[in-house]
Formats: sequence, C-alpha cells, structure tokens
Amino acid sequence: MQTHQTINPQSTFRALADPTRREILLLLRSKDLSIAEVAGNFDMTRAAVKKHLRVLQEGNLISVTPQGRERINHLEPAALKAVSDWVSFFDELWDARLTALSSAIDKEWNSK
Amino acid sequence: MQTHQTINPQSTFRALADPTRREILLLLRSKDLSIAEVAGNFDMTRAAVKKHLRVLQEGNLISVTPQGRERINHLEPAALKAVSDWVSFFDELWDARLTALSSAIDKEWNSK
DNA sequence: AAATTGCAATACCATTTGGTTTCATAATTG
DNA sequence: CAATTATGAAACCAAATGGTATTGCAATTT
Repeated sequence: MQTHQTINPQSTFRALADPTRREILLLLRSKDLSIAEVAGNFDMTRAAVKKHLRVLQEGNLISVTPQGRERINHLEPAALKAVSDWVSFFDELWDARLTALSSAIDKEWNSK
Repeated sequence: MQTHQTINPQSTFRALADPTRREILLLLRSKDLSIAEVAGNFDMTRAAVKKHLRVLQEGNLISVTPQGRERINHLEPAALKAVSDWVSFFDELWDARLTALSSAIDKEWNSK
C-alpha cells in the first residue's frame, strides 16, 4: 500500500497553474528525464527549468532520484488524484447540465 | 445552447491555484451569491474577494449577472471539464499503478 | 590529472499576485 | 430628497513568481 502524502492539494494546484510545468508533466509521461533533458525541450535556461521541477516536486507530481551526477525526474501521477477528487465535488452539478443538455456536442468538441 | 469559450485551460488552472478561489467555488455549489454574500464568508475585504471573483470569471468558472445593484455570481462547472480532460491525459499511467495493486481483476480486463 | 559535464545555490531583476484603503457611482429605502 | 447599500475603480504595497547570470562543486571522460 502506498503512503499518503498530500492531504491538502494546495501545492499540487499551485504547481499545475503554470503552463511550462504542465508541459513538463506531459513530457514525463513517456519517460523519465534528467534536468538537462527536460530543459532541452524549452526556450529557457536550465536554472529556470530546475525551479519548475522543484515546484512540481513540492506538489508531489514528480519524484527526483540522483543517479550519478544526474537527477532523474519521474512522473508521479498519483498526486493528480487530489485534483481529480476535488473536481469531482462538482460532478453532480455539471452532470445535471451536460447530460441533459448535449452529450453529443460534447463528444464532438472533445475530439479537439 | 452554450457558447464554447475556453480552448486553452490556462486561465482555469490559474484560477484554481488559489485556496480562497477554490473555497468560493465550493460555496457557489449550493446557491448563487452576491459579492457581499461571498465576502461574508471570508476574513478579507470585499474588494479582495471581488478580485478573486474576477479571476474566477476569467477562468470561466463563474458567470456574473447584474440584478439591481447586486452582481449575482453563479457557478459554471463546465469549465472544470477542461481540467478533468487534462488530468485524464494521465489516467493510463496511474492505472498502471492500480493494476499492480490488483492484478487479478486486471487480467480479466487485459484480455480485451 | 585535467577537462568537461550536470547540477546546486545564490544574487538579482521585472512582473504578477493578493491584499489594503479610498473615493465614486448606481440602486434602494426611509 | 436624503441616507444607505452594493458595487466599481484606482492607487498603493509587500511578497511571491518566473526568469536571468554567475559561481562552485561533484561526477565523468579523456
């Protein structure tokens, strides 16, 4: 069984508020990356990316493992459960609207 | 029929990053509230609460309707769909964890 | 051993954020 | 009409945020 770190989702919501950080999380879906590797995907200094990684770590969205002189950043999707849980406080409300209103249109738009 | 405002979820994520604003959304689940009514629930000035309401409006999380000299704030839970959709990009990954916890059930499904 | 590489830490900067106070205005009430 | 009420708007402020550049150190490579 997993330990349960985050009772309060503030640090996670805060981490998700920045588009660069959300992009980093998407990158880490496919594989773990060192700081330099993550930074290679952005038009900013490695130091700036490292700060973002720190915020993501504080939000429990990634874990960081030293490996030689590198720091391997690993996605921790479990933290997103806090977000998912919070959003679900509103499920009943929007169900009442959307299901009644237009699930068909919804599907169209979801295909993005 | 609803108009489709937000393609990009940045303003919504940004709005959710503040605990006061998340609290306001929870308040608005049960009923629409004027600015003063919302402010009555917090230990800060009405002006500060009004700023939060503006950010929530920019994130399409609430709508504001003038009614006499009041501004009625109404929850718009549909905006949370953008968040829900984004989080779902990671569903498969954290499924991979749950799978490890309950391989029996999983094997049945994997036979699909 | 020397050079290079990956990262940490710090100082610094401009902008944003979250709050305040004050003043003005529109709607309601006595 | 006068007083009150609900809000809007603006100026202001401290702290946080998102970025930079620089310096130093530990690990790797040659």
